[in-house]
Amino acid sequence: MATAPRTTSRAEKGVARQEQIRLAASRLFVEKGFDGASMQDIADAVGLTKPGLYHFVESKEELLTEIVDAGVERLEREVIEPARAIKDPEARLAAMIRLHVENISHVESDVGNPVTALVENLIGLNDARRLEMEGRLRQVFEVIRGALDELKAEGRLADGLDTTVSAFSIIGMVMWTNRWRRPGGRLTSKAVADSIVALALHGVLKA
Amino acid sequence: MATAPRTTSRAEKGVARQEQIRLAASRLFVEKGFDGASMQDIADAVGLTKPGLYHFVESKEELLTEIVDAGVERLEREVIEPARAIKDPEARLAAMIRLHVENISHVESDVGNPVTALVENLIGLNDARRLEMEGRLRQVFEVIRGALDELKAEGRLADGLDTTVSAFSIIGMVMWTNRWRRPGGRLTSKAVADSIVALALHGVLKA
DNA sequence: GTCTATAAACGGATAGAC
DNA sequence: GTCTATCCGTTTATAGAC
Repeated sequence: MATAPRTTSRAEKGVARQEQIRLAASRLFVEKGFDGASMQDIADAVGLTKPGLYHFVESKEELLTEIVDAGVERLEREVIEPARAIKDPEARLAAMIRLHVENISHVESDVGNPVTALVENLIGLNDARRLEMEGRLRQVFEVIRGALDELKAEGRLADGLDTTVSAFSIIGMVMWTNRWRRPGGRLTSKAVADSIVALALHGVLKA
Repeated sequence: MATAPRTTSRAEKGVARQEQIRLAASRLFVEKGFDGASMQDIADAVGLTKPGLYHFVESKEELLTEIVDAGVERLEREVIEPARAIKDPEARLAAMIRLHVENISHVESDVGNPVTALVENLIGLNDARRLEMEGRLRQVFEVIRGALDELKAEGRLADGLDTTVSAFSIIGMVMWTNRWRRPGGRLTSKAVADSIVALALHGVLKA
């Protein structure tokens, strides 16, 4: 219905500004905590006054909700759904790890991927929203443990492993990359993904 | 120099109260974030008024510092030093994982081990103190990567692994237990430690 | 869209009585 | 050792001008 804009429309400028605000806010929320970062901090970071900022965001909590929701949506679209589509459990597990590491690494900043950090730590959301996000995030665990259970049923799982513990451990390896990997270092996201896939698959598969 | 008290001394009662305050505060800091938890919240949790609480703690930041410092000290004493004393790199790595998981599990609450959660996320500390804690925490990484490097030099490391990535991955598996394991569930801390040791050692050692 | 000014509530912290 | 009362800075958020 909408006609294609010839140049940067008001709506597009608004959307770009929204993105700029969300990025700055997510970094500050990670650096200082949700309550430690003020709307004034965010306004300063994007060159607005506080009332100017309120022209673009409804409230602080709504701003956080939008950031987290977009992060979980991306995770579902770019990681969970593509991995789920793979039939072989070993290949599905490998893809899940690789896509997840690469999704985390796709924003390169001095605080890792700030959206991932917020998704991992849902302080600031109200109870209903936090529960909803936790439910959606649980899909990651279910895909991984599902793959491990299939491998076990086929007799391909190494001895002495609990599939629940192993699934959480794999998630831990992947999520922890956001704590230590920084852009410009020796290790590219691909190198990290390669090494984690090697460790995890060698660890869970029968020799 | 002090004479042994015959019964609960004022000083001992004060110490017990200090412990009660630190436990309540650490839980609240984890649940709501450092800035999200107010001194009023903490006072309510221990049955004091706000000025009553200030009789026992110097400031909010000092309270957090004491909690984190005690947590890192315990980690050094119960995990890092005992593991370091083991000569064989494979046994050292196994001990490091087992002791670390058990150290995390030694407080069983609805937020995992709150001290570990704070140590993992140093928001609220000033820059100097955060840097000091990060330096002390780095010992965990160094012990683990050191063991992996020794294994590699002896030709016992599996192919395709980077020792830095593997060391961080092992830390991630261990730290993540604090996010998912809860008391009263199917898995004891020993069962979790067993499964992680099995996965990690099978993963990093040449078949 | 962006500002100045300000409301209304809450935060950490302290004074001083008992 | 614990209280009532209070200080003062900061916070989220809004009113209303341009």
